Amino acid sequence: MAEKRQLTRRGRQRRDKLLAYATTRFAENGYHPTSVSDIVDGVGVGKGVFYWYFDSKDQLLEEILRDALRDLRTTQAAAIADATDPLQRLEAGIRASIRWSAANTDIIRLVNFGWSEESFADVLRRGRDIVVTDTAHLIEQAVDLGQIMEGDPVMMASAIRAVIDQLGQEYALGNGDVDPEMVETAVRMCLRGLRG
Amino acid sequence: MAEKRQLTRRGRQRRDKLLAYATTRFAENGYHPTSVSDIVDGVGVGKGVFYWYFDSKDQLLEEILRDALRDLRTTQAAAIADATDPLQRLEAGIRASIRWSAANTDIIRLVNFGWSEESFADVLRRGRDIVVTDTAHLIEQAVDLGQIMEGDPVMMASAIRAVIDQLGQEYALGNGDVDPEMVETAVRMCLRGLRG
DNA sequence: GCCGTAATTGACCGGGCGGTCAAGGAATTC
DNA sequence: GAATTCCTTGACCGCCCGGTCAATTACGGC
Repeated sequence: MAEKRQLTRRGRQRRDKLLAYATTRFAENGYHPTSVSDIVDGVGVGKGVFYWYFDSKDQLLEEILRDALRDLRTTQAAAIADATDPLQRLEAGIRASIRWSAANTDIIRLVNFGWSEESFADVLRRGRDIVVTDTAHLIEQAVDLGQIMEGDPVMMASAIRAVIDQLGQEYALGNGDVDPEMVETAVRMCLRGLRG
Repeated sequence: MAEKRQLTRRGRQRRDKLLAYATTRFAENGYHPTSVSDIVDGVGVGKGVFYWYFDSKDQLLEEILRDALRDLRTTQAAAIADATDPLQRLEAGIRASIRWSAANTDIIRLVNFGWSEESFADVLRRGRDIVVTDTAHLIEQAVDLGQIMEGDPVMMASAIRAVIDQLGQEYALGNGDVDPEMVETAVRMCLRGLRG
């Protein structure tokens, strides 16, 4: 198993390079149409290298998805750290998520694909629930302070996720670029939706 | 080429059966993991039958997607035929689209997959633009009557599409079933968004 | 009942896929 | 400089996939 390998710095770099290249290829070309040979050729290494770092092609995609979740949550955490007021933290988190989506359209396309096969969909369901729970906790704090109306925090968080998701689709699948005004509209929709 | 074939009634039934079975299999199991052999075995016919009715596996999926668009538009057209008031027609169309989404979660999953490969994404982009244009025309009529605020009709139509799409995702990808109240919220969001 | 065409069969094919592995080269450690 | 561990190579494997086709059968019109 490639899991418990003790990697050197050089090893970690190779691994990251494979991860990064695979992400863009999968996003541009599709997961199945992109072969493991395509990936190792693109990075300029032998095929064995791939299986030194990863157990299988499937495991690679699962790892890409899990890494992306970690990256998103890290970004969110950093963005809300400055503020102390729950409502401000909520807005900062929303804006950070939108920025992250704009910068990671590759991932968004991979996520869309992932929902089409059960093994990946499992990973995505879990990830989605985690992100929603994060948001729901912020909402609860705001409710405790009377800043927003009472209601199911998970449902509210789901709605916020839906708005951000749709903006992400616009970034990833839209024809041209996205009107910045749209971001403001989305943020407003999220925050207004919480008040009533 | 299977395109110009003169089909008997029996032929059309077979074709429809293949189309229907492939749709559910693709949705459940994924497009690539489902082989042509899986499909013909499932329907209980020889492999040659498949290539009598379709040029290729890819063409089959493209046809499924195009048929789905046609079906959606037919449903919408039927739903708005009753009303004459543009705003009422708009609402009827939205509700019909939502109902259609709830009844066609298989298609929604296939659409998600389709965006991940360029050849299918082309078909989807075109379909999306058509649906948005349909809606934009309705909006224009409502604007002319002063029923809703001025603004880019295409942008407004895109927003409506986004709301409906997100509800569709909920139907197709959600864990449990969808709170009917969510439908009302979605409809309200669409119509309110048009007023200001 | 005959004939033309629609429909069906399933063995077969070439190729590309994910994945393996024996062998060998680089670092690192002592 | 020997030993150990990390890393790399690329030919190779078996499988199964999408797609073909010559032969055969069912159907409809007359």
